[in-house]
Amino acid sequence: MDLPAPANPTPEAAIREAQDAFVAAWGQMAGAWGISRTMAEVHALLFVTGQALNTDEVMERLQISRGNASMSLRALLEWGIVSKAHKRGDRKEYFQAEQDVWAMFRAIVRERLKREVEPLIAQLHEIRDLTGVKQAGRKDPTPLDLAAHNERLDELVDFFVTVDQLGQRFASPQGRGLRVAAKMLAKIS
Amino acid sequence: MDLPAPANPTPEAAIREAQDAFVAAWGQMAGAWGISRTMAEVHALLFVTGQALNTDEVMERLQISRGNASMSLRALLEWGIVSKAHKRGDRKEYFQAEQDVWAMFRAIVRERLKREVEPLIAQLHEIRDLTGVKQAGRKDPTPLDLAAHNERLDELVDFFVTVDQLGQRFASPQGRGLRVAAKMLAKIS
DNA sequence: CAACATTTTCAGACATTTTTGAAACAAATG
DNA sequence: CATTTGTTTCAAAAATGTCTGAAAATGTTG
Repeated sequence: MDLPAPANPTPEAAIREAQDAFVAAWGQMAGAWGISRTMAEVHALLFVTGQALNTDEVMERLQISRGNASMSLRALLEWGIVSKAHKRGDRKEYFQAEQDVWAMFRAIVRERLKREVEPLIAQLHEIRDLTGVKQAGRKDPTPLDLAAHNERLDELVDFFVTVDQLGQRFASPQGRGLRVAAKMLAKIS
Repeated sequence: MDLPAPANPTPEAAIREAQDAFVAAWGQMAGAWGISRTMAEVHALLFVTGQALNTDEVMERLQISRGNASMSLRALLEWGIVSKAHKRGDRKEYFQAEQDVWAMFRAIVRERLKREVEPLIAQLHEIRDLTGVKQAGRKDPTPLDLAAHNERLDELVDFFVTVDQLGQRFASPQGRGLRVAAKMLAKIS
């Protein structure tokens, strides 16, 4: 009979094992960040294989339904971290993940700002306006409670506006230099 | 009969309305970031009122059960963005939210790094080791697939290590200056 | 345009997470 | 130390989120 599981596995087997482990780890992390596990796993698979895969290959490898695979892939396209590819002589659509890690996270930051931070800023502005707009000179003195409430909200808005501006800078196509900047900031002093 | 809802509401009513709106908005955002809605709402309430509230006041105002309030408050304590307070002559425990927005987000960053990013880095290192450790000189040439796989993982690890370092710098107590730095970075050029 | 191949959609099944409520526990009081 | 007051725990219920599978829509080929 064949000897199973050699102590020194073939490189192919080792890669496969590492890929599976990565898919699992990436999927686990998803929950903590408000992303569905499968979507993260599909992304992990495309990223870690570095290849363009079609829907059936994804279904097969991750053991998920066609519907799930289709939805996840389309969502990843919308996030801009996976793109379509075509192989000549094959009618299927193929999908490949952005391979540049920094570009990938720039895309994620861009989307999250657009989907979550900016709508939040808009809401905060509305809420802020419920208790009077900012004014320089006023005649009747603002009650203390109201002043404190407004100050809290103003600070919060200010914070998110700053985050949004910083994020946009980082996420912009010119943001490339920020990779270097980030590494320097992370290291110095 | 009394006339309801005057066109120009009292400041108190306006504040209350704004507080409720803020609690709702903050709670909504929670889902997208992997935090439970109630926990975010409790935090929102403590933050936006600026007061120290006890469990019963939180239950009453948010219409949630005692168990839920207790668990949410304890979780917020663990995140370090809410602290206990005591009022003399009252046996109840009171809770108050960190009021400095930047300090609050530093605490959040610190916790997320510790809970999610650092364990992920550790896992990635393990996965990376499945396909051989980094070595300067080797005799047998690495297969192309293997080399590509290893490079992908190395880049990913590198990214998260950088994020971790940057985050720690931002989150540290000395990180105060970063508020200014962030605002400058967000504005310039 | 008929026949086939592929992708998308979506209602229900399923799974996970969150919340409740009551009992157990702990701490302070008289 | 019995009682009152306050907090935590946890099993079960409710709510929410995810996945499946098959039908509908879309796209392709001869």
